[in-house]
Amino acid sequence: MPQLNGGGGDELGANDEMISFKDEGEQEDKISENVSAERDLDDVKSSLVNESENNSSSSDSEQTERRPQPRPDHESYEKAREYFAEALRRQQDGGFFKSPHYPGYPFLMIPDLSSPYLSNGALSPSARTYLHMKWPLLDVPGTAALKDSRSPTPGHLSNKVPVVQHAHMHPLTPLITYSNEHFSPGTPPSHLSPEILDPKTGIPRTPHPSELSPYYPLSPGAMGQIPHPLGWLVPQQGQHMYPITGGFRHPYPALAMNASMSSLVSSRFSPHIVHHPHGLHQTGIPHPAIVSPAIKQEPNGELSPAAQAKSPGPNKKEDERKPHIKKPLNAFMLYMKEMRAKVVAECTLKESAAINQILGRRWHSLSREEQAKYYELARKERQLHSQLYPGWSARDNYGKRKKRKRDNKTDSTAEDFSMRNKKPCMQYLPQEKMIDSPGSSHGSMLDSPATPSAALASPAAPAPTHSEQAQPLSLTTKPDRQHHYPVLAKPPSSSSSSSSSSSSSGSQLTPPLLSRPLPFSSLHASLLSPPSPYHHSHHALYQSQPLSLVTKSAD
DNA sequence: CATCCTTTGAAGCGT
DNA sequence: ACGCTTCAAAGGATG
Repeated sequence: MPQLNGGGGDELGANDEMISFKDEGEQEDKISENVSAERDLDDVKSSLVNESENNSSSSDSEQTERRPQPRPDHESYEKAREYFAEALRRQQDGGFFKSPHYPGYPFLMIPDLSSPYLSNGALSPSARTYLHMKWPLLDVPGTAALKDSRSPTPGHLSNKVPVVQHAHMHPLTPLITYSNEHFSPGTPPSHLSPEILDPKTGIPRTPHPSELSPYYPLSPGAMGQIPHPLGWLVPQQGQHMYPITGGFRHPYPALAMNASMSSLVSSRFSPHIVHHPHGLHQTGIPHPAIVSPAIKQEPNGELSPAAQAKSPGPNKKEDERKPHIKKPLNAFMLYMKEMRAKVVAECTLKESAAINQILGRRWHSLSREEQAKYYELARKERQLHSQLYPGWSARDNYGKRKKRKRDNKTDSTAEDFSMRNKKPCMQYLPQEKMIDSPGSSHGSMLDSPATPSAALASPAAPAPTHSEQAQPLSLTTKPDRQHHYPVLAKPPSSSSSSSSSSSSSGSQLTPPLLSRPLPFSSLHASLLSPPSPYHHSHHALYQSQPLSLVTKSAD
């Protein structure tokens, strides 16, 4: 498997890990992300965050941390900001990070639930997953925050990061709220109401914390009642759900738990959805994956008859009756959820397609460790999903969507492209690339590292200078999308992939070109490409068509 | 209103 | 085993 260089270690300790992370952070913050984008916003952000961060953050870090908040207009943001600031303050004070400064980004730690190691449920510091938030205001992964890691656990478990967290503070807490979409301070969305209706009876019931899945936003009430933050974490033998937010003390609990807050948490999962599928997991945790029609309708129209559950009426098909259970999110999807807000915040772009391109690039630029976090989370999610819905299979959703993308490949002609794609933004890209660090070739090689520890092995490699940078980016959309992943998934051996990658690769991406013109105007380089691109096999594709703006080329 | 677009990854399905 | 297809999220754009 992927060798993570670091190898090893479980035992490694925190020290190592920390360091490494720290390094990353530093690098990143210096380099990558901020590069230009921030500047614009700098002012803004500085004002925003300024207060909070004063403590230790070094100048460098400041940049990253203070990301300009693009959208000051929202009140919620402001409030959030405040909280955030405070949170930062606390973190620092609390010594959230051992190292004096975490430069650019504070990592959020999430309890690593799944890790086999912790059977007792105690969250060990080491077992946490970090989400790094460069920009506080974004959508924070909710899960992260929460955990209160009071339990002193030995660090033997995973090497992730030994961060010392103080019980009193929840680093993320404040952060969490930020998702504007879902949440607004002061007035929690109705769906967040504390009580969940029992599908059958219709009677509101308050879920026990233990019942909640990370995906579910905790209701304020529930939160308050949570006895121990970690208590619910360990549902069953080792199977943990994602951490929700355990001991939140935030004044606005609702915020804390907001779905969006957690990257991990999928917004789609909402409490009301809860209905117990026949197969409700022993844990009794309703999984967010179930989509309730009321809340969210799938474009396809498949709704979940969850409602039906309540009021069983004559439904067309039995099948439909069943709630539509969505596929568990994969690592990238989790990442997207988490990062999307950030990206959106930084640039004016709103089109998801464009954002996704950016995110795709950023994904590749993530260090292995970082990706590993997501792989791990994804794995857990799948695991949880399978537990919750034992009989479910992806096949169930097959064909439900009406939309079918026709194969793109061929159909689009040059003409199309010309019309649609092309968005400027590219210029920025190249710069970003300059920095990167992945020593290893592809980050994704670790498909899902069996153990977290593995993933973490070594922080990114430092050296940015690679040929990669040199190359111009070119990727628009890949000619053919589908199958790229194999490489990742199966990490050949350690670096075999490098073959492809190294030279070419991936790095060169061109700016994202969408088939349709997106307004990239505001896109910042930083967004696009992060530090170091990992090259994956598919990327190779990109190379093939360097300049093409085209989106799908046909084969 | 429905679908497209776009990304990566997982899983299904077909050969 | 291999390759292709579908779906997952998201939201503006398009038909």
